[in-house]
Amino acid sequence: MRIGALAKASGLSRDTIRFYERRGLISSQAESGQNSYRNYPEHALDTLSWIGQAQAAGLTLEELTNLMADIDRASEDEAFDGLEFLDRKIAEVEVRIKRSRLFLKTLRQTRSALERAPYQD
Amino acid sequence: MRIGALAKASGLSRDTIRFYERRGLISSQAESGQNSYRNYPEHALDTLSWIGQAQAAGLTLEELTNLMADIDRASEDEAFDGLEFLDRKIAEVEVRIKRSRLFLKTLRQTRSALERAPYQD
DNA sequence: AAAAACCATGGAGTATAGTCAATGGTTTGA
DNA sequence: TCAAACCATTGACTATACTCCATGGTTTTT
Repeated sequence: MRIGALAKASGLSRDTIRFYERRGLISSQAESGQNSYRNYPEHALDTLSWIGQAQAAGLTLEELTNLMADIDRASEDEAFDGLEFLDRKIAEVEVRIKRSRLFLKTLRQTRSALERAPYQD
Repeated sequence: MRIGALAKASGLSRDTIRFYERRGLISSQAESGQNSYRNYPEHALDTLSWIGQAQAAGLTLEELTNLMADIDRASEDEAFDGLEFLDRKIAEVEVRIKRSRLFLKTLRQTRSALERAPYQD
């Protein structure tokens, strides 16, 4: 899959994809032939979607890079302890979701207040 | 309440609070006397906490400014329709929470996979 | 085979949200 | 009273995450 197709499928721009690749978040192999076109495997789409979820959850790209490295290392390496970092991130995301829900609640209350009494005098 | 106390109570820096004030997100009245110290009402703390929730939910400060303006206008102004914007934000936050939860789920699955099989050979 | 569409790299530019430093005035407490 | 602690403003600086542009090569389409 070339970058244009991946961009279209993911809804991201080519520049963003290249940017992610420079940051090590996704990878491509060079196309066979003498061009220098990137070629992405199908699962790159899942990775991009996962990155999107991570960003919605408030992780920075750097944190995500570390997380991915930890996960990779843990599955190759024996006895690698990436659990601490993972636990910390889990806790942070939980907090963020809680806060978001509080905010959402306020938003909904505001909405019904506005809706119910737009002409109170 | 002076800025130092508010900073301490909110966990934000003075600079951040002044920055928010410049952006119109909170306001203070000048202290009586001839100094130029800011004086914040008690509810400034709630406002700051709300801003934090909004940020956790992914809103930018500009969106937050608009939202606040809409809410104010709607309660003063008769017949002001800020509902559209509000509805859009509600929908966006809902999506973001959903994505965050998906991410969290993956994180938890990863965690138990790492935990369960660190020495699989 | 020529045009249109696509791809690459490198580097500059943008937006958001702070953060810091310099300089100087005001309060407070020992 | 006088040093420490606090406050103000201005403006520069930083980090993150893109985004755009220039230039030039490759593929695809007509």
